[in-house]
Amino acid sequence: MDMARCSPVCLDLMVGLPMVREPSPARCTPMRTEADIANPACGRAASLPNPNDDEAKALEAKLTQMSEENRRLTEMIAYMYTNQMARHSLEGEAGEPPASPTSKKRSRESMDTSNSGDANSTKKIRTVEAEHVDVESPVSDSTCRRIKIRRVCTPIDPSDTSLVVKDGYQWRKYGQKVTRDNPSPRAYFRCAFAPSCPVKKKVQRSAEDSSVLEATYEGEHNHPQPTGATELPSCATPGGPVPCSISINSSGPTITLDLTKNGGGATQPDLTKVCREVASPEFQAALVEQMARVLTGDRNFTEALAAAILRKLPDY
DNA sequence: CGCTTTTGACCCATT
DNA sequence: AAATGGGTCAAAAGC
Repeated sequence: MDMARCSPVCLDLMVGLPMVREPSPARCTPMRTEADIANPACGRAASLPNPNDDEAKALEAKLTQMSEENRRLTEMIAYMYTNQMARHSLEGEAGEPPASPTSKKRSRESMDTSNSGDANSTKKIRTVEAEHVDVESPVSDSTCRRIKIRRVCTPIDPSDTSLVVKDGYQWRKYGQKVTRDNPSPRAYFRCAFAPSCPVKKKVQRSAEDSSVLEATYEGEHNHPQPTGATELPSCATPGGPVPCSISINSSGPTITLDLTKNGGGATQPDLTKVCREVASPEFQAALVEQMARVLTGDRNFTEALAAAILRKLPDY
């Protein structure tokens, strides 16, 4: 869980979790918990009898406060765990095999495929879907780098075996692999401008629907699209040809209108037309729908929402 | 002849 | 420590 590396919350979550701590008499030894390390005064108070009653009371109050906070966090974890189990059982009903011990990579992928359900539902209204996700990727223990990961689902002819997604850029294939959870092979592409451009993409047919190609883009191009590109924009809204994308990052949801693409034409974009389309009810409805889809698909958001609701509930 | 694709081997992270 | 699986490399083949 990358969040654990980037957020101080992980320290709090370790405080006195049941089942984690062994009820060992060795707890009296100088071995310290994370909470002790975060708050050295606690350790001192435990090892040295303090004649100052006020300080002892303050420490006791602090302990009570931390216990209370710990109880809330434990409840939150229990709630999240219950949600997770409910979600897994739902996936099981949908034909997924029961959850097996998987690697972190695989669990990340299964999170991705949870979004592909949305992709399938949106395919019914004949759209090409794009999702932007900024992933915090730990470079070292102390720093986090943001890598933009974007998933694009493209409806294709089921008889078409080529793993080619036309997105206007030039790609060089450098590998192909059959993965365990999908009978169709996964193709690996690098931007043709590599190594100066670090973007990579993986293309694979959807496991559920072979008429959908799932392309996962990692990183962002540091160069413009090659001129003369006549392919479709990577994301077209259901209501019209306005090329847009929605991304969510720390600064909030961002809607990007790519005015370098004008629906495949080679002339200058017609700004008036674009503005009219953006103001149209169809576009705005599609926008709201896409934002809702992105938000509900974002686990961090739903978990934060659940935690906020939980805090508002009276103790039970 | 040079560029792209294919594909088996290899590396590495995870369990 | 071994098994497993995803990602990448690089030689060979194709165009």
